[in-house]
Amino acid sequence: MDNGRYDFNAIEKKWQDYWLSQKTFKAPNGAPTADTKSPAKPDPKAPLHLRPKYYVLDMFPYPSGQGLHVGHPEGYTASDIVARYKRMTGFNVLHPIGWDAFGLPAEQYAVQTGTHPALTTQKNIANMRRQIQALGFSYDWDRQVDTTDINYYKWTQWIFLKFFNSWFDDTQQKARPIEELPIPEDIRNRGEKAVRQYIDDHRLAYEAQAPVNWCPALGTVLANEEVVGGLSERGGHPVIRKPMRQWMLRITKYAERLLDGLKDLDWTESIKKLQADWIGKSIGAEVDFKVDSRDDVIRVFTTRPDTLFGATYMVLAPEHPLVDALTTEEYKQPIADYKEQAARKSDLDRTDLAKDKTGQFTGAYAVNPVNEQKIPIWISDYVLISYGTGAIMAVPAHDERDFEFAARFGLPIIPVVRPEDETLAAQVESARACFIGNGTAVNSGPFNGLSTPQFKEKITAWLEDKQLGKKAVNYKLRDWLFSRQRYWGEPFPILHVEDGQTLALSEEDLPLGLPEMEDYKPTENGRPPLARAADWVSITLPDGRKARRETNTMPQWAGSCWYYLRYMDPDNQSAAFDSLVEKYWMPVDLYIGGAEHAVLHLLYSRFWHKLLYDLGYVSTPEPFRKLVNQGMILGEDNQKMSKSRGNVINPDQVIADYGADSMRLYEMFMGPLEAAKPWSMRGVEGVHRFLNKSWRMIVNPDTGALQDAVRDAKADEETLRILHQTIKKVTGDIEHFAFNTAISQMMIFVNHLSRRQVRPKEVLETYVLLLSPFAPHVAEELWQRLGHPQTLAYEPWPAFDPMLTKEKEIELAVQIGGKIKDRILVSADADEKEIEQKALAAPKIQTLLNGRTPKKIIVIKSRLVNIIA
RNA sequence: GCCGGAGUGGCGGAAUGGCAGACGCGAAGGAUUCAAAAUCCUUUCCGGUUCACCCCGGGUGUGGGUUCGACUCCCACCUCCGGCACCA
Repeated sequence: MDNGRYDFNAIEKKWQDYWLSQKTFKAPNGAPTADTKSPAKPDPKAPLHLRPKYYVLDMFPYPSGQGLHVGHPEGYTASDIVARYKRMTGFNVLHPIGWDAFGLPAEQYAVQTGTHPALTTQKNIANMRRQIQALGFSYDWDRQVDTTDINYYKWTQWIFLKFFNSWFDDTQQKARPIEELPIPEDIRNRGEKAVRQYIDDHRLAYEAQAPVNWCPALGTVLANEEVVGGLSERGGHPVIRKPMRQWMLRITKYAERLLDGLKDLDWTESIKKLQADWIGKSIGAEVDFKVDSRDDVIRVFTTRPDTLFGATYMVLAPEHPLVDALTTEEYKQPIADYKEQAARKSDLDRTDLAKDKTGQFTGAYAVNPVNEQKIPIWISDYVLISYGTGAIMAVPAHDERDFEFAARFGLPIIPVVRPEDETLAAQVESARACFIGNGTAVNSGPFNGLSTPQFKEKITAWLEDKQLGKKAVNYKLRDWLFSRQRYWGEPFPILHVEDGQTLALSEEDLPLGLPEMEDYKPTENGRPPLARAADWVSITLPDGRKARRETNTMPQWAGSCWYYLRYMDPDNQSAAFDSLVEKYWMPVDLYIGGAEHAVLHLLYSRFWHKLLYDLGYVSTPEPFRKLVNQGMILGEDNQKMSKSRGNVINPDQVIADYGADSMRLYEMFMGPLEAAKPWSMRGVEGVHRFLNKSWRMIVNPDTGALQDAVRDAKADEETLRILHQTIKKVTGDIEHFAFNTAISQMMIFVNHLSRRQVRPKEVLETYVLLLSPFAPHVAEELWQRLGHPQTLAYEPWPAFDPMLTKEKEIELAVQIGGKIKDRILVSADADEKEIEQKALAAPKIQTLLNGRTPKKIIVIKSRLVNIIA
């Protein structure tokens, strides 16, 4: 910085060093008092720990070898602007960052090279931290968390133990410690083993032998959420169904609360809907169908009990437990063949809608409870064992899938709902069309004539009365498959004792660290890599029994489910976080991240949070009050950035060429935060020119001293007005995340003041404060050159005077019949009468009206006048 | 197929019932310069008349509607992007 030009590289280095060494953004923990939880008025002069809190959270990144891409700084800049703004308005701001550092790439690299994943991970973290620090975000670096740090995952394991040692009380709708689980008398009478089994069956973390999504290419199982169209979300490899012993988390118990909790969240409706659809609540009835000439009963779930009279056959999932018992001798072989075929099918095959429906008759019949009709029982893979009861009543006239199936196998179609539309009604009547909407009941005995909703209510009551069925609710949400066959993840604090008992480590035994390994591949017989660590796996208990450690590890989601809690108290050795500290900081006031986590991470986090809430560890029922999703940044060719397209923008290069402030400012100026938008290097140059102009407005580029125009002078009226308009606009736009228009307004301000030969120092200082959340480095430097030795990070945010934002005289458009014909100048406080008279007196209006009297005159103050002739 | 979101100059976008195109990019012309870069000034939705000032008409994916007035609200359709996909 030898001369006065805008030397962004030197300025940015200087202030980044200053912020780090001064710990400018260190946020002290406060106490949860009335003042800090619901402040009457934040005080920008109060000591930080006595101020009201504001928690701004970024979705922490996976430290990949590729480093940062331009998408990261978008969300991070937006949250940083809010964090800096909130600090200046008097809040104690918690703004942390960390590393979601377990994950497959480091492990795959380890398999290939033998390098320990921890080494790769730490190297990548160091690089990404350098990149993130080069952008000047106001993180409190003393609060960094790293999910692979044993001091962190100790507590991830601790939370897992909470799941393991809890059950869900359906009547109270909350989790409770497993010790409080009531054991039924008959179970207790059957002995200790039965009791143990009963307890294990109620834990919120449990083991199950279940068909899972196995991905041979990745060598691991995947959660339902990680399988997209039968392919793995990561890499797009085929996924097959395979029965395996796996750890599950009982998220389904929380379905209702996860759905209900969405109501009060300040999230976009589209994200809430995505989660609600994923939870997939449907209300209907369970109905029992007796099997003809047998004692068995098949229970089905239906959302349309009003169509019971139209049920002409039943379908069971091939895996349904009654299938073998029901099947008549004659059909044993074809049923066995069909089951075999269905079991072999991959998810991709099973969900392929294009294919024809398949199925097989069992030879057995059921009795329709409403009319005693005998209907055939089939099996088909279009009925899923994992939803509802694994069996359906088929109503081909009013369900498209049943209609298709009936058509293919020549099963009868009986219409029982008559649609409003006559043409459609005729088609439904003659079984040529399927109608799934609401209508009027027909062919339904005593219920004929009822509307669909009325019928539903009546028949449900009728079924309950006759004890043939009852109202029921089902969810699409499935339990969360929580184990992976990998090395680089949190080990489960679980022991399998030789006598078959599953034992959890006690809290005092945590953390359970990962063993050192030489070979990170799965074993030859397909067991997880940890099975190779013989010394680690085998253990003798104090009572002499031998046991084996669980060799699966937790999925990557585990660490990210609760990291926002650890930030509050990252160095706590005796607890995951202190309870008072939690009460001070929670909930997260603003959470910014990509929409790709709409279902997975956000649903899992909410689930964990609710468990911790039930057990009394956290004080809020929901973790994230407001959620904002940044849009994707596309390449200059308007395509998704990818190496193969060669359109990837490297943030390091942009920072080197234009500076971090320009990078930040450009990413905010591109367009609305939530929108997808293409990169433009010309655009970066544009905002860079603006920063340069801001610099030259204040600093003489030849001497480095302040410009001669910078004086201790009173601002003229116009300058004052534009300044106050700018304060108003920038403040409001930050509150509404409209950063692009805030920047436009600052450009208007600079365009105005740069032309002035007198630039009052006070006005410039206010401007620098407004600019500072967006371009903090140059703002700090200008602030210093304007004579302030301290950082501006805690300066009070400028206030505007509404009176000063108003123009004295306004130009109004005068329309005739909605078309602009002339303009008039009126004073800002002119009343309607006055405006009307002025408008009518305007010369062109006079000519056009030509003496006619207007029918109506509409005056919109400060906007326009519309004359209806 | 179903559910979201979006369609505005050459480009990114602004305006959520009241003067369409703020701000930026690009382009054109001019000033400065020996020259260039940088900077500054002017013009820049389309068409017509014509740029000396003007003036006239059209215009926000398409077609209809509501309204004194529609980019904005309603109906139908088209296109693009994202999500879900046999959940009974």
